[in-house]
Amino acid sequence: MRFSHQRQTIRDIVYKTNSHPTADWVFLEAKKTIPNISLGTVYRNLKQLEEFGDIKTIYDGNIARYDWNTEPHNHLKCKNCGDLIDIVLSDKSIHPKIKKDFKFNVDKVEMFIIGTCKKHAKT
Amino acid sequence: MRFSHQRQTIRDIVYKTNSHPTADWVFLEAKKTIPNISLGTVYRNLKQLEEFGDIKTIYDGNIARYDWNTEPHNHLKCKNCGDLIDIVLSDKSIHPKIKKDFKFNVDKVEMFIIGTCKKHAKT
DNA sequence: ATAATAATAGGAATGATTACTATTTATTTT
DNA sequence: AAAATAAATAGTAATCATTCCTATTATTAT
Repeated sequence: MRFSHQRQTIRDIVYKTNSHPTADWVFLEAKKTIPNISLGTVYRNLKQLEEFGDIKTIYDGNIARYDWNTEPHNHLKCKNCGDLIDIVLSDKSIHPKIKKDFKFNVDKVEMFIIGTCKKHAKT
Repeated sequence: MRFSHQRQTIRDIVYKTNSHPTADWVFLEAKKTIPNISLGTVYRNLKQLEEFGDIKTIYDGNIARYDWNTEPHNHLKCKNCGDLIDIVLSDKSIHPKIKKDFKFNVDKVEMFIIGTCKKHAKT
């Protein structure tokens, strides 16, 4: 994989935010630096960065979001504002049970905890 | 919501399988009974059935799947065959911790446990 | 500096889903 | 039972996210 300004810019954008941005948001940000960058380039590079292990893809409903944090972690999702909040739940105690009950080898757990964040709590 | 053969057929199809079908699969099945049913009708009714609380939507990557099982449960997903296996993990012990640490009220937990099912285990 | 080729811009194509509209059908009223 | 009503449908167009295609451009090795 050889250097390109576009890829560098895209990587920097993802690494500078905690907002788990969509491809389209990254595209709009990248345009500020590279006005004629194309959306295809953004998608291609996000995919390459993921394959390279540099970023992670999160499927939020039926839209892809990207995350610089490649460490195992999960997300709290507010049903009001849609914000994703990082949370680390490193409980692996269910893995042996799943292996025993289902003969299923666990690689990773993708979890969305849906609810209401503090900005939108009624009480 | 008044009766329609189409909705009844669509509901029956979802209720007769454990395969967490996609809208397209439901459409193909429904055609066997109602040859000129339209895909729009399938989508509209799946959405209505969900709003009515009769079925549940599961977002598997960026494709929607439908499930007759509306009880809280989660899924093991085999990275080889893509099959979804139902699993009930009713551990609510993290809820108070999330509330305390993040002031976040948990409604539900959507979890995909990714790995290898017994059909595809190497060992 | 040149050659080789990976990466790009721009646009077309795809796949899932939703929206639109004239017509059909289930229910209500007479 | 026939007419009135409004919800639901079929068929198709539109939308949205994403991927694919291709001529051109930019990076890197020689």
